[in-house]
Amino acid sequence: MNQYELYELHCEVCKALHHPVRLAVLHALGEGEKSTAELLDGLDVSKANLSQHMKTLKSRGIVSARRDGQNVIYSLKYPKILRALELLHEVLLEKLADRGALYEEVKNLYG
Amino acid sequence: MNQYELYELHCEVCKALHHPVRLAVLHALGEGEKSTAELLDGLDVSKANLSQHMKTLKSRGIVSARRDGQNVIYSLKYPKILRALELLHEVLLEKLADRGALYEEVKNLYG
DNA sequence: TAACGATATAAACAACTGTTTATATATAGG
DNA sequence: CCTATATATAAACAGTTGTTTATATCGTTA
Repeated sequence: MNQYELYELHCEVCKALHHPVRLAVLHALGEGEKSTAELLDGLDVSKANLSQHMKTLKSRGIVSARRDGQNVIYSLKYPKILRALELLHEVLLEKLADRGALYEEVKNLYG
Repeated sequence: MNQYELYELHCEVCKALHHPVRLAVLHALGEGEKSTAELLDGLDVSKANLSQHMKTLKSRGIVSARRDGQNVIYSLKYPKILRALELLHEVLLEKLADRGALYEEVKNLYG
């Protein structure tokens, strides 16, 4: 396997993070395993749509699913992914702070 | 700003990670700032294509660019993003290990 | 300032991803 | 076994993203 193929695999993991609904799901699952219904509770999406996103997460091997009676219960397979999300969130906060600082600077220049 | 909008912003950061070429670029910039030519060296992409990817990274505010004579030199704006990538890479390795384990298991069952 | 080398942009097309609607499957309980 | 509820899938369409080719801009050097 060459370096680029490794990045392609790496990218497969990253693609799990590529949609706000999936980020919200991963975050929710950080609190512990949840059923579809419980996940739907905190989200403004249709069942079909959530199901598609869960399929994406399952097929990437990021979450696992088990059936409990009528319900399917999802859980994070690699909690470490949450630490990565935290770091990316910190990056976002730094970015927003920078933008804020820039905004203040511009305001002072022209205000 | 509501929770979902925050995830949308968060996702903007994640989208930077959504392509193997961009992952390779971020990794390369982890070694220090590099010119377009230096980045091209380690990659099998056209100049135009790299330029487009750099535009994506710039517009997301993940890298910064400065001109030095004829060259444009890129650097990571938030090195923390590399720590996130490392974690995601570890997740990938765990995933591959799991798959390997599963493969071994199946092989033992049927072999 | 003309010519060259480095980088960027535009436009067209292809490929991928997400959303929706409708339908299917699975389980529990009567 | 039939129905209701939970979840999943399929197919069609829309929107987004990536790649390529060709052209443009920027900065250096003669």
